[in-house]
Amino acid sequence: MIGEKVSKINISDVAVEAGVSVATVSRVLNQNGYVSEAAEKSVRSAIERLGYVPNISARNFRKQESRVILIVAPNFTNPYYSHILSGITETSRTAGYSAMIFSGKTSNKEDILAEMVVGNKADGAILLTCNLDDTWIMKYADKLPIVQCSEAVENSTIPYIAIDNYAAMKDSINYIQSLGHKRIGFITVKNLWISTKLRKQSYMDEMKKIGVSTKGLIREVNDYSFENGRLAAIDLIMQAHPTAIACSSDVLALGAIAAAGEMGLSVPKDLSIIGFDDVDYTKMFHPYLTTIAQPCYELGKTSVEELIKCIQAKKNLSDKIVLNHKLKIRETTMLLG
Amino acid sequence: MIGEKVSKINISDVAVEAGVSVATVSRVLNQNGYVSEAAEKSVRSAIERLGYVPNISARNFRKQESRVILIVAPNFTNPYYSHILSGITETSRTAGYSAMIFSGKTSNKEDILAEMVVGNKADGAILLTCNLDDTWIMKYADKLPIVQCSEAVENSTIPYIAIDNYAAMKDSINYIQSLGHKRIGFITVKNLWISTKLRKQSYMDEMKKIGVSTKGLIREVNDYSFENGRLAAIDLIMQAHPTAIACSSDVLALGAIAAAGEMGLSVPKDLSIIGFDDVDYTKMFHPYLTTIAQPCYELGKTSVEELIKCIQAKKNLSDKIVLNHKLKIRETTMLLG
DNA sequence: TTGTACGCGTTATCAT
DNA sequence: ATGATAACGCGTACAA
Repeated sequence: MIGEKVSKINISDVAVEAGVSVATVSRVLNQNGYVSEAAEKSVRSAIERLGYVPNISARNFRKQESRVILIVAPNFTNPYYSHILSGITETSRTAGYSAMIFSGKTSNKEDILAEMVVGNKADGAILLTCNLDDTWIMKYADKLPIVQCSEAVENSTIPYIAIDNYAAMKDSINYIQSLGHKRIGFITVKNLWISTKLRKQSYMDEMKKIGVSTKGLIREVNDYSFENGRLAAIDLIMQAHPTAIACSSDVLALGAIAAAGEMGLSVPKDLSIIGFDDVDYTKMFHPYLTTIAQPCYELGKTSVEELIKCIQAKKNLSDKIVLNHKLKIRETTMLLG
Repeated sequence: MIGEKVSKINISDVAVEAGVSVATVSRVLNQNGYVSEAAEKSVRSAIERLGYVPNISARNFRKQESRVILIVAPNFTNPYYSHILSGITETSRTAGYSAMIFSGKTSNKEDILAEMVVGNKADGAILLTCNLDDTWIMKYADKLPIVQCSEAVENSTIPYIAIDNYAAMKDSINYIQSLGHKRIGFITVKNLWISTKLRKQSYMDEMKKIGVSTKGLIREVNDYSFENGRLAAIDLIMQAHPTAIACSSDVLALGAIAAAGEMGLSVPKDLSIIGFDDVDYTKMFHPYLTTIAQPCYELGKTSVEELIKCIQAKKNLSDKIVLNHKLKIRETTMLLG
């Protein structure tokens, strides 16, 4: 039987063994308050001899904290999220926190937050997705430290860690334009994320600058899937004959590459394609994808650091932290002509 | 300030409001013991009015449990693990457990388990990797419910959820052989996992059955990376001129496909390739990969179910659960000739 | 069927 | 510098 009465030793056992009071043991444990060198030595030795380990459950209960960070994302199978998750888990562990993850439909997000707040189950939360109009999140901003990673609610005062999506897409489009392309198609997703909105706006602004109408050059699909990228590209190529296609995600770009192949177009000779994110599979087959790299691991790491700051300050700092993106020129783009 | 004295209501507030004792409220909450219909109604109404939510921290402390499941894996960026993780998190949430994840080097695994056991931080653990000789795990088997998912320690009594790796690779090799191939190369990884061992053994046994020596046909690389698959395939093709290559992972197979392309070989016309796992990117570009599919989500789901059984039984059940694999015939394999 | 009272292990507030 | 002791919120013997 697991969990049989193992007569676990507690702080008072240690106190007796060390010949001091529980208060002194606690002070040694928490390194606060005054305690003589002799007493400390005696306590440490008693702890060692007895193999005492503090009961975290009791401590958390007493201190009204959990040392747990909640992570909410739609899923973790998407490599973009899973890399952020790596940054989060490793950083939080180093800082003495455990990472608790929740994935699932947006509809559940509010329930989960509520559960955390009232149940004292997490000391803070990192939100990996939210729609521009998820203003309900603000309701929790003064109840629980929250950090938004990658996405944010419009006009929110909640801290936000992300790249500059507008500037990143500008770099993408400018690069393509520098290659001589003018008829540049754009494949993006129909959702309410701020990143999506900024990327599209950036594309449109840069096209306007070179005086090319985007009419008929934009395709908005329902989700970030390979198949949707493929179908959108087929349609786009047939209708608009672009010489280049910029995508707001790598997976969409991979779909576009497949589409081009099926239609007898060679990438990049007949069609240049550029992605966004730089997830693992951009270099898993030729042509390697030209794309904009996001610092996923750092995004996760920074989010945790910011969240812990908020937890310690007992308030949301409403910092906006922007990390650097990077254009990765590889094999799917080339000079026009 | 977050966490300001919000004067959270507790069980005794409810008791007062309902005009009963805390014991009665507790009995209603936990649905045990006798309680009159009138009292129950009164309590529920009071709970509703006050918006009372039990303090999980206090409850866990009192009951010496955590309602947390620990998940240990080398990483979660690998899609194979991330899909298992999905199954785990969704299932555990449904069952009222939170999933806490730890990734990192094998060297830390023992520390983490120890921490969980003594600190009462998790009610059970799911181990996603372990080496054949990680017998130290057995030390914890009678201290904490543990389930091994995908991999297992040799001769262990700890429950184990996985596919039949031997039979799965047998299906892979037999299928390739049925296509007329005899010089079948094999790319695998140098590690101490039971899955690796079984897959290799299966390959060798099936080759022996058709009387073909495997000498020079096997390559063992250091890790499951695309680049290692690519390099191994280049070497294998140059040295041994196989007509088909079986890989013990999809990523290795993708590397092999890239290698073939670089060497002017067309897949599957000049070389058939088969993978293992069926992760997301097997269908992200042509030729789509023929492979053996593992039921990742189910693997995670079943692991949680088994673990909860163990937790409730307060002992490790030492069940061995085998889930079904499936051969997925796609575009990287064809009749020899 | 219900209520009283104690204990879970810790931290923190007071005296001393 | 140290010790006694009161919380923290809940579950549950035990008594009624």
